[in-house]
Amino acid sequence: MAKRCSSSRAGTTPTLIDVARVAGVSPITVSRTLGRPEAVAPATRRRVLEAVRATAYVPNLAAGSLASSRSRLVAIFLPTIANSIFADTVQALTERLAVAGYQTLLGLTGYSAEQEERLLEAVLGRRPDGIVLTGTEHSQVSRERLARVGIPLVEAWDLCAKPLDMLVGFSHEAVGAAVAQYLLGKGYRRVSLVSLDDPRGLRRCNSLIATLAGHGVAPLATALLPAPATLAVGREGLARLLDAGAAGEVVVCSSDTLAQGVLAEAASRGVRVPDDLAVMGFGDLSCAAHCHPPLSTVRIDGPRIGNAVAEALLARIAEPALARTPLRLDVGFEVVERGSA
Amino acid sequence: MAKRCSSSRAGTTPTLIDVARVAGVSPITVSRTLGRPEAVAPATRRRVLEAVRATAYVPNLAAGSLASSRSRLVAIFLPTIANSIFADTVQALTERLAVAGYQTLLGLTGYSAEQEERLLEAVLGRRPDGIVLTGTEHSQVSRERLARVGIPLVEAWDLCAKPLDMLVGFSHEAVGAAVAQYLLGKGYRRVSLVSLDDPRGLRRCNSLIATLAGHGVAPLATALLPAPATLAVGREGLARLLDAGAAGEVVVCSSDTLAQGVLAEAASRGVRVPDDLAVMGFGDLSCAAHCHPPLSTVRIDGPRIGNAVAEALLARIAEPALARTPLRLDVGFEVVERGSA
DNA sequence: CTGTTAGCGCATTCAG
DNA sequence: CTGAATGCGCTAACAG
Repeated sequence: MAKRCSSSRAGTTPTLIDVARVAGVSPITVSRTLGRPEAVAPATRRRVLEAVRATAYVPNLAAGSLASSRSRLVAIFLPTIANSIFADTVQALTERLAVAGYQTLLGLTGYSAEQEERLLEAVLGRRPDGIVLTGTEHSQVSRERLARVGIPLVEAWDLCAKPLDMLVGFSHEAVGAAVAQYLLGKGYRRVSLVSLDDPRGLRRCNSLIATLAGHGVAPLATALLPAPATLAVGREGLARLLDAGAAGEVVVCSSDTLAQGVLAEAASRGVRVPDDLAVMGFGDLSCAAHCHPPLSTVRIDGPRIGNAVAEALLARIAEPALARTPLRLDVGFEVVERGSA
Repeated sequence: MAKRCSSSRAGTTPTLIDVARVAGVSPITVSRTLGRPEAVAPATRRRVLEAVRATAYVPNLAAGSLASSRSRLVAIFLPTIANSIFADTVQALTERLAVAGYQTLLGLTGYSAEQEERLLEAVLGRRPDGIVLTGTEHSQVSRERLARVGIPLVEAWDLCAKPLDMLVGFSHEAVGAAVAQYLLGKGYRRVSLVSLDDPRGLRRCNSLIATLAGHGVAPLATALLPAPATLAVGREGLARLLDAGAAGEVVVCSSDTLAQGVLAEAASRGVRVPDDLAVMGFGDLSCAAHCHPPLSTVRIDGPRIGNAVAEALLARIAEPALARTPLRLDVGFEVVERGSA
């Protein structure tokens, strides 16, 4: 145990007590000055703040957490940050949380529920005030743990019938169906797919296939590739389809990054887009819009998801009673036509 | 203050005391079983672990931090996670740290030293066991704070003469110079630049220009654009150069993402790469290698940086005496020729 | 190998 | 508006 040392000796990080001594007040007054300044007389406040500066005091949040049972920590679990469609969401989310005084614990799960389970156990030790998960697929152990601890929780980037708590996302089935309708409406009948083998990508894929099937159309082929999404993977995907003579009229990609790879492969083979082959992406606008040729895509508003998640979490943290009116927000998506599909 | 409730009542998260009671041992034995199992008799250990399972006990790390002055937290500051050249580094770093039992506090600074300063103040409240900063430019306040607290620190992705503590990166001046030499060696004399206005990008840029100048070559033009790097920004950069008739024979980009944008803009204008215009990137291999045409680039080994940072931090945390032999690791870079420049 | 004692630094009561 | 007392849940040091 660190030796007690409130005597302002050099080499020790100062505590509330040191500041109180310098300011000539009691420790609790320092605490209040920092936490609820309006509850302290202006004159006192000045003296305390001066002492804080003089001692270079930085509150120990571990002690604060322990005493108050509030950690001011939010855990965010993501599959990956590489080439990430989640980047905008995380950016918006962390920014909003930072403004509200919350810090962000990052967990990278690599699309693996077991990994998520391990990370969750570790993270729960911090008693985060909120948790954000990507998607709705979690191990049974994780689900039980989360239910038991009752920490405000948002599952993001997906929709499902029985969320663990709050939910902010969109239906991947609806995306698949919308893409199918879109393609059918354009008169395409010879369709192929390039998809990552991640859970949500697969669901978009399957929904697309099912919807096409409802119209008597079967995809020519599907190239399924391991996450994460990279240009190389997209190229490989189209290469497989072309080599099998199964690319058809339009290739649907499970992410814009894959689509970029597909464009590169097409260009390198002299396949013209969209004349010889149309391409569709999925993701954020800025990527698809600025490819050449610009990609048609399904546009997801990442920052909006991030902000919605932050607001939901902050509201529930401030007012736990809101648990009785569970949030289930469908942020939707938008099929954006851009001449390449 | 939360009411004391060690009587294993439902609705309360169990504590060490609850587990101890169930296992019929003292609290400290539970603590030891979890922290240093080898220091506990096998039979005792079994009983304790069984009690841990039975109670679904999860140690409160805030309490642990407070008692032991070790938070098992590492703070990582990044400019951004969007389109990020840092993704591989962060991935490798967090994975290695997670294995060692450390969790990751994420801070997004947006290339701003003031933002970094604010985040640093907040993060220091957690008393992290280690801090990773991107780059070597920090506010004076931040430098002083960091020096005072003495937390093991790594500045990554850059090199400088007087690091705050440990340093893992490469010289951006060397990159600029190497690119200049490379271009001169290929016989290029009419060079233009597309760069982000971030500190390290600018230094690569300036070094490139200075080195060219040493050979009597002045760049035709430089398109300087605001961070973060996106396809759109790269397109805009080349558009400006072409509109000014100043693209020359080769365009050097401060990141692969920008380079991709440049390729897109070139393609959309019918400018052939590399015949009409050569393009160079900067970043990780997988992006540049799989563009079409494949880009020549300066390759940085992101995962290697991440691993080196993790090892440095863990070594110093385990053995603070190592502070006397400060680490300064130049991971270098590699100019990769791929026919497009 | 196990237990006892004594805080870590702070915030939550409740008084004044 | 300010202060005193108390304990959050855990671990470091010793002792046995």
